[in-house]
Amino acid sequence: MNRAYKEVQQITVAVDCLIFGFNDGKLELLLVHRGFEPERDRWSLIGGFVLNEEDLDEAAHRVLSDLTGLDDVYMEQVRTFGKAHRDPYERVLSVTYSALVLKKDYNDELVKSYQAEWFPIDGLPELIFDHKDMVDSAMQRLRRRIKSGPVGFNLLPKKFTLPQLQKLYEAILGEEIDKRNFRKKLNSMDFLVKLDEKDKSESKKGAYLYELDEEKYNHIKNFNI
Amino acid sequence: MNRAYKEVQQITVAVDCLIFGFNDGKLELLLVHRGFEPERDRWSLIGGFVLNEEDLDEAAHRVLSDLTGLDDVYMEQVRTFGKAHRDPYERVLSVTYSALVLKKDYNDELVKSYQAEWFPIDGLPELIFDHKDMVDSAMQRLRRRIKSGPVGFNLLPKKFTLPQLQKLYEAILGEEIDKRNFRKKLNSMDFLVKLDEKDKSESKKGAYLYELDEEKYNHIKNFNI
DNA sequence: CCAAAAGTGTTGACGATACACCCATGT
DNA sequence: ACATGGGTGTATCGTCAACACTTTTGG
Repeated sequence: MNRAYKEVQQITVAVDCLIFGFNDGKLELLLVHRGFEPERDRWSLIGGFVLNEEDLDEAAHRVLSDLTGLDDVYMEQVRTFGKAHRDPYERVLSVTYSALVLKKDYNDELVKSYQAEWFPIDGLPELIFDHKDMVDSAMQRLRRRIKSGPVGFNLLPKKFTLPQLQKLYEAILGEEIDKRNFRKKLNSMDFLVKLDEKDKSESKKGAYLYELDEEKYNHIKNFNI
Repeated sequence: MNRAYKEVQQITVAVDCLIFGFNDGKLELLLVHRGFEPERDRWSLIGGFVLNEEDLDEAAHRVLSDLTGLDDVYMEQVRTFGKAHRDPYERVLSVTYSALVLKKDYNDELVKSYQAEWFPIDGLPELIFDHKDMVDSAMQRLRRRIKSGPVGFNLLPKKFTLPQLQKLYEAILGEEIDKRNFRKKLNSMDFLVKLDEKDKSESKKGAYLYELDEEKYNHIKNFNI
């Protein structure tokens, strides 16, 4: 390894954010509409370039905030796309980040004002470059993550109902889950606290609200749904 | 997103390769000794810079080949390290790749002639920059991968014995596995072909050699060890 | 009073683990 | 003949999946 740094080719580095939103039992993805060349009028992930003095993670948060107004989103790096000609205009390396949020926690108007828009995950428009591959790889990861680790909780509202939680899992996994088995498993892991409140927004009977026992939640050994 | 590409900061991009080697029941990692400044005389992962017209994956293979003489190694991307000051001399973004090889499949002399050296995974020297973090993250991934998917097979020699395979799993997982249960599970997945040959290099009795049934191997649904 | 969603237990099947002895061979 | 590693089966336990009815309440 010859560290003649200055003689080495430098590359433009971007971050692309995959913001999955959950709302009304459906999983959606946040995209931005390109009102400029190149690739005008097509849809793309939320992306931008990494600045000089910026950590990669910071760049992802800044880009997301700049393009959608969303702050304080918990994101994880997914993978890096680096084919030499993935962007036909100029070489750009892209590191992808993924997050899952509850749409209703965020201001829909704000998002709209940034020309960003939610699309159902199974009805995405055509995307630029290799962004579809990015979606696929992030979805794959999300499915794995949510099954085998406490994820999908960093993103829940403080209080939530079990039917809501179950629908979230169903939307991500793309399959139905048995109510009783689902509850049984959650109960056995013992990190949910049942509250005395009910949420009646989604049914007449109303569903009990739960919250996390943070302490227990952070020390789960065998999470598995 | 303003695509004024040329005005955007460009960044030096490196790949760092984590080559895990299995030999004699032990897991080792291949490192190179730095005979030059900066950080002379310290050890580092096998790394190099990504060239202009080179896919990221290609770069990883080239760097590995250039620094160790190893070719045709199956590598997978792990994650990208992008703190602004992870390399104190200049900003370098690093994408890590990981592989698992059988040491004896490769020419040890050749590797040595490149000033590369194998170290036991639990006796690594101090590494430069954030390379220790890279090792940790790659080990974590390796453990996950080997449990829940047919990995550790892309890297096996054509023919191998079950005791060898078991020791590989034990070395990676860091725990002992019951012989009978291990064999039972492999058998149930039905992708191993028992040969009529024995390998006597590791015992007097000799152990039967096996090979993969490629067809079945590529269509395993529930791999789980 | 009825529609719509919430809540609640049991059983059977399967997979995971624990466990001990004989076999083949080179020295 | 003995030391060394290779090979084999069974019993038990825990985990996962399948399955149906009662409760609450707004309209």
